[in-house]
Amino acid sequence: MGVRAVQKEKTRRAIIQAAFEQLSAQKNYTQLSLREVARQAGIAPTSFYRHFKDLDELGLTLVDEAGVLLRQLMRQARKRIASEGSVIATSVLTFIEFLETNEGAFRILLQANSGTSEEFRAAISREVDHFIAELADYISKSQSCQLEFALTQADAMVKLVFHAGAEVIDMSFSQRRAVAERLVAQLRLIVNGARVELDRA
Amino acid sequence: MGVRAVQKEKTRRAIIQAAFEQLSAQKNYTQLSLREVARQAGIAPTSFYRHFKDLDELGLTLVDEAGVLLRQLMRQARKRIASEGSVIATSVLTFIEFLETNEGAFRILLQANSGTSEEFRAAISREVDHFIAELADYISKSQSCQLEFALTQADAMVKLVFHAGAEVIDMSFSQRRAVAERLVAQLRLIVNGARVELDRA
DNA sequence: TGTACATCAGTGAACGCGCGTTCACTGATGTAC
DNA sequence: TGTACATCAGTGAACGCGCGTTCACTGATGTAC
Repeated sequence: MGVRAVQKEKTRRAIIQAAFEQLSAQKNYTQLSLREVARQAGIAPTSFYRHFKDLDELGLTLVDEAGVLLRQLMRQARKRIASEGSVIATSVLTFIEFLETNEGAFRILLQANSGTSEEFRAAISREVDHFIAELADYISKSQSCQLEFALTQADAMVKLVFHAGAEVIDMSFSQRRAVAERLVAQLRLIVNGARVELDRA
Repeated sequence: MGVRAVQKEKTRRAIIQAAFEQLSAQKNYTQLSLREVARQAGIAPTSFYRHFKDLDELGLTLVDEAGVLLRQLMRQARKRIASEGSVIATSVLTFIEFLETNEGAFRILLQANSGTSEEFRAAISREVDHFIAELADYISKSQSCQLEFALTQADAMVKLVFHAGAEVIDMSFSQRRAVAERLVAQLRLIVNGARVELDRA
């Protein structure tokens, strides 16, 4: 890659990072401004167009990036579960660590479900559904149950985890423990509930 | 109430209704514009200030109204459960009906958790937490379990219900059945999971 | 290697637009006597 | 009841602001010979 291409990629990353950094409890994806993102990325507003057609294209890129991170999260959790054992506690812990290092990525998956285009919402659903499907696959194998039943569980678990994540992300470190413990208890309810139904059959 | 007061109240309702109507999958609370709301309410932009200090004050009013509707929902569900029996199926059905007649109210509780002020998010939490607390109270009585354990269940159930509501609200009538059925299955998991833990003790 | 030309990331000026907000005003409604 | 004055919901003009977007331009980098 020539000097020019390297520099261009660097600027592109600066834009993406600036956008992620702008996201917070006070500002959601739909409130992002091209000019503010450019300012934070250290470029002129007009330079933005050398990298993205418009803000929506940047948004879709952010969703893609968040999806990649989510898949990394899944891989990491699997690895840790294999070595540490306790599935639920390990997963929750891994997820909370993910939140801390990928705040912006998580926020875009959480926040941008409304006030956006059909295409945008579809992109988010795709990433989240993919995540759910992976978890369902794992569950159906470990419980040797039907995929449909595993999907019901996975969907509930992911939604509870994400929701807890949304609460945790704006809390101080000390407040997080309570939410994490409640989440663990809730996931156990689902696992136990599933076991009951499987035992019956 | 004199003619003037009646007319003022009428205009105030028109503003609130206009705001609720503006909310959709494409537009969230943070994207509301004073001028657009005024336009839809059929008043001049400047008249808005005769009723609300600013958009945030309108927003807090919307949250309050949504809370009132939520409490009505709870009362209605209790009544129907008493007469029809099946707790989960009846609750889900009642909730879906609520969505249809109070779309805007539900949207503001769902959408406005990010990109808003601390005060605003606190107001939403208050309404949702109140709803969860009522459900927990009901659960702790019917299971005669500890309130803490009931809260864990209620929190999980409300979050799954709200999340399903968020999916359902933008779906066609025919697509809704699948989500409703999955939600019922998920709520059963939780109820069964709770029973297991209570039986153990 | 040096030279001439092409490419293209980044830019500053300029645009029109919808926004929130202020202000002084209108005229119907309310109130006091 | 009628009269004189006060109140106040609703208004239109005007403002400054940040926005997204266009355009022609610059100058470093890349390419062909």
